[in-house]
Amino acid sequence: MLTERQLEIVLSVVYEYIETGEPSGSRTISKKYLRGCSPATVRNEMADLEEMGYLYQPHTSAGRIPTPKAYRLYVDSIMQRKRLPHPVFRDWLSEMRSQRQDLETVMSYTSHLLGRMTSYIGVAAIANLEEVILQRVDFLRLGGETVLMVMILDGGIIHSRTVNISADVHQDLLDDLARTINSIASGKVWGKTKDILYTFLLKELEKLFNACRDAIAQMDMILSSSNYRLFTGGASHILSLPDFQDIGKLKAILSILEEEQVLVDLVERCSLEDGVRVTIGDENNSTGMNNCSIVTVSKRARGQKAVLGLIGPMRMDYERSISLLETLLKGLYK
Amino acid sequence: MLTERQLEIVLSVVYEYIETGEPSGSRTISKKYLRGCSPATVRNEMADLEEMGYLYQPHTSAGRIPTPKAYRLYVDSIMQRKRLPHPVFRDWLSEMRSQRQDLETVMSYTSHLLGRMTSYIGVAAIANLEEVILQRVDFLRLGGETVLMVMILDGGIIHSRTVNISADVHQDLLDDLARTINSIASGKVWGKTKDILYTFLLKELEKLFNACRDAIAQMDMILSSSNYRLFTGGASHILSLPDFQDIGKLKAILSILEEEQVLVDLVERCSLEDGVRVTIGDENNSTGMNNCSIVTVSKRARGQKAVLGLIGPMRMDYERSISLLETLLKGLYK
DNA sequence: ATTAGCACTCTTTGATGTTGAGTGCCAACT
DNA sequence: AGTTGGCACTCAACATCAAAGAGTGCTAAT
Repeated sequence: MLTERQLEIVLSVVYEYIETGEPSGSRTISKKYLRGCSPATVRNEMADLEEMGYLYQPHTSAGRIPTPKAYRLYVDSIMQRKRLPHPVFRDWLSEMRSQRQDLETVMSYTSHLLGRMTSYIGVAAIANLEEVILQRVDFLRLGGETVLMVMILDGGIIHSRTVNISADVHQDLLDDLARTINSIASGKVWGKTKDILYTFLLKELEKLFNACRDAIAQMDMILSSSNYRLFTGGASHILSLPDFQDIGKLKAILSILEEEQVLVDLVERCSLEDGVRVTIGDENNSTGMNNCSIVTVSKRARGQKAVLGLIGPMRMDYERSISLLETLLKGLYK
Repeated sequence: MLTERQLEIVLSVVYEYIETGEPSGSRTISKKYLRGCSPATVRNEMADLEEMGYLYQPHTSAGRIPTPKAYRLYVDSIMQRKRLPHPVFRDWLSEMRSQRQDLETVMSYTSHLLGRMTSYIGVAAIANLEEVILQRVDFLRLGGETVLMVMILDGGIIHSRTVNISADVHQDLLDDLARTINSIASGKVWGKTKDILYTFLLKELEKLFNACRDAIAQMDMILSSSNYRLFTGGASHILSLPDFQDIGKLKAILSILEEEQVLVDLVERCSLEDGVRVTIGDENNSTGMNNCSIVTVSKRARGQKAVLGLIGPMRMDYERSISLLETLLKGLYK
């Protein structure tokens, strides 16, 4: 559909725009990327490319900037190339990992690191998959009919929630319950164990079971849904980017960052399968993110899904971002 | 030091500036607040007040705006007045509290609510005091010499941390350790129990103790230091304020929000004793917050210190902010 | 001590002209 | 047919300038 030369021009415009942030004219493209063609030739091609929806002219006497369609072309071409791992952080990360910090610390740090290194917004998320393994559960009577339930999953994810149960149960009974559940389900895949657990509890602990039905249902709810732990970092850095000088856009993005659920949905949609995924502009149909791109890498392992991502302007440096994300994710699992 | 009339003028300028955000001239003040005086009189007084450091003129032909010194005067005068509780949210809060959500959810929600209601940045923090009560501790072998330690404090605060111990200990031994610690220290004030615990463990569990010395030292560190849980919410709303249209200021504030430790220090300094505290402009000597004020209310109870706060522009609506904070804090403890 | 009057200052706003980058198109060239 | 040089045209960006308006400081009168 596109001639070789047209492709080259589109990619050059994208590359130039990512570098400089300025629209580029036919003269520049001709001089820097296509020595064989005169500016006039490039001009003609550019007019065609604009018609085809790859380039866009902010105003009559300006150069061309890429449309999302052009970015898509560019990103796809990058993805075919072989990528080198990002050199800097291998040592650093393996050290961090060897210190065996707890998961939350690592995730939080990683998101900040991502933000700081790129000036985009770093995202680090982790979710348990269907095969989640329960390590341990504890119930703690807070008073009245309220119980604090703390679940520790394989890999160190901690979920806590208060639940209301239908009777004022003594702490000793709760300890009994926890001990039973732990002995049956600890270290096992929840999905395969829970039915056994249910029937066992029904038989053995009838008196307890009624009161604690809610508690167990809540456990199941948390363990069975893909429950995300999500961290973002580096939001303050995007203010340095020329792309986000407009307060309006800024506000849209920051308010999304504050609504954790929206962000989780966004990240989830972007990481349906393992590997790199780039979502450009309004490909993520989320209001307020029209001018943003999202790059994610994700990986399933050990019953968890880990996602690292970057949210940046459409003209973000995709190549560097992808390589950085891949390196960090690999580092996390070394 | 200030005459009655001078005081009135200063307060009027502050009030007017909080309302409108515009410098106010002698004419306005005379017409709206001091019908008895002509603009010329007000002008003369204003010149004096500027010399005394209460007012400031952005440029020759502009009205006056308040200096931090004037805000201080204003806030002090407010604090003497009796304050009405903020009417709206009493029902709402008691309902939330009656649902017995876990602490983190409540704090996070509160900070967002504060932000949303005021368009400033809401802060909610909680710390354990010296008399912190340990409810329960669990140790979980993650592999190698790494152990995840989960502490649940009175009131539902959860602290987790991975610790390295000096030997590869079996999970059964860790369970033993936890059971022993729980039976001795659970439900008791940590400061009073820990010595008993130490000597007991030294005697009874010699073989374990060496390996777990680090773990217990870590417990002590977390429980003995005033360890803050801190939430902020509503940062995106401040972009609507005319005061923060300047990207530079914005960046300073957002980067402080991202550095949790800086923020904790800031909040801690502001809440040394119970009750309302207002810190205006550079009274908090923190770079980047020169143009901001911080209002906090804090309260000690049940071995915890709870702090609610608002970070806003110097011309924030102190009266409304204080009343809102007081109402919410009271609501949390109802 | 207070006030009216007035000249003065300084920002804000809008109009106007100039510059320069970049285009679109046409005619000439290969 | 594809490519190229030339040229008129467009439009944002910038600077300059004038007018308007808000508010002051000072002085002289009350």
